[in-house]
Amino acid sequence: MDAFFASVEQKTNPKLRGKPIAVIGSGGRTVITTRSYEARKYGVKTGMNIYEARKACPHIIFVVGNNEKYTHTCKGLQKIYLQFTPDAEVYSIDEAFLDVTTTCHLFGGPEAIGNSIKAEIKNRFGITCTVGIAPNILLAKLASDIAKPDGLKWIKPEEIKSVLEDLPLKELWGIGSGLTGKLEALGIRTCGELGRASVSLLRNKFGIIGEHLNAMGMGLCNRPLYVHEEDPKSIGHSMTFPRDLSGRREIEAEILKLSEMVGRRARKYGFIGRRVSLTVRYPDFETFSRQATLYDYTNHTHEIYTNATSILNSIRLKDSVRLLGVCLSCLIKDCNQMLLFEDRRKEKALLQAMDSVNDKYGDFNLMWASYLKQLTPPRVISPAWRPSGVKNVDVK
DNA sequence: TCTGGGGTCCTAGGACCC
DNA sequence: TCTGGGGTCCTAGGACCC
Repeated sequence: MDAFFASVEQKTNPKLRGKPIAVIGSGGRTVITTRSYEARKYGVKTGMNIYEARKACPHIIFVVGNNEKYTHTCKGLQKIYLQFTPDAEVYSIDEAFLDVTTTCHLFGGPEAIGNSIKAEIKNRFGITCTVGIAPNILLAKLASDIAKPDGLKWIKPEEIKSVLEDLPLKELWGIGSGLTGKLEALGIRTCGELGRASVSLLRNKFGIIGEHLNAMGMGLCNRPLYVHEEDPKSIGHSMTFPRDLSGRREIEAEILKLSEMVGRRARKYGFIGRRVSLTVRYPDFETFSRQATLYDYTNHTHEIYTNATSILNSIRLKDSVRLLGVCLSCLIKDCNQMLLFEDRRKEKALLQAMDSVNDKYGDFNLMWASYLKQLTPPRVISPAWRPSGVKNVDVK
């Protein structure tokens, strides 16, 4: 999709059309998640805070995001993709990869499919998208980046070389600012140069990634599509608070809240994990995380909380804290091993009862008493949201 | 005036084991 | 007189993505 959240807002509110707008989260410490093409002209970028954005574009209109609108649209888009191929990977809330190798002859070829999808999305949702067609997803993604907005570009095999020859490295999916800087230090500035670079030099500098980089420079990519949802490797939540936290009790209450969000999601989708991490960010933006590996797998709020706070106790905290994060990793499917222990069976029954009450009456309706006086944090949608499974992070 | 939140993958060093 | 080689697991940090 082109400027997805912003386009949806402009579609539903005609007063916003043709104007520079930016979709933000609620709360003062939010950032720009999407900006309209009108705002991009002024140099407004994703990740800017509202002061920077207003400096770049004084008449910009800020719109607090409406998560339900975007997730609803995303689910509708998925249905459109599936009309053209069963092999569709919904990569993020506004992006998908479609393998039409075996179905494109049914619809008049890949370009015809691209145009049909564009027309149907415009018709049903009133927003535009850009389609990139190529032999692999690295190049398809590049094609769509080149053709944005509201475009369609097909990179055919014989065109790959000329498209890549003078292309700056950072335009490639997978090469960010860090790698760009290191490659430039080696005298490599374009994809063409990367494709001709010495593999042994790259392997020496970058390890396994080195060979991969060389292949990318030649436009090669063999990543398959993940049509079925993969099991997650970690489940985590973090929060920047409306104001910095300073009291120990306040901090622990927020860790309990995050532990409950993590545990609840793990329980909902049947995962248990044996590593708990705590992330801390101070007001000066110094950020670090510490982890602890457990003896047993768990998804119990209280065990996650206990481990996170014992990590907290091992840190000499500075005066105040801007952000806290709790993450459960080393995940496996829960096959009810935990029922072997009588006390854990009771705990599990308690959590199940709490979860079903909260399913019915809303999150945090039934909660530990120590958690009662917490701040209400702003919620910003993550663009990494997916329409199904455990990655369908609660966005209510 | 101040900088979100959800992830994955890779590396390097150290502890420990046989 | 001078200390191998194979492995796993754990932790912290940094790259990348949307």
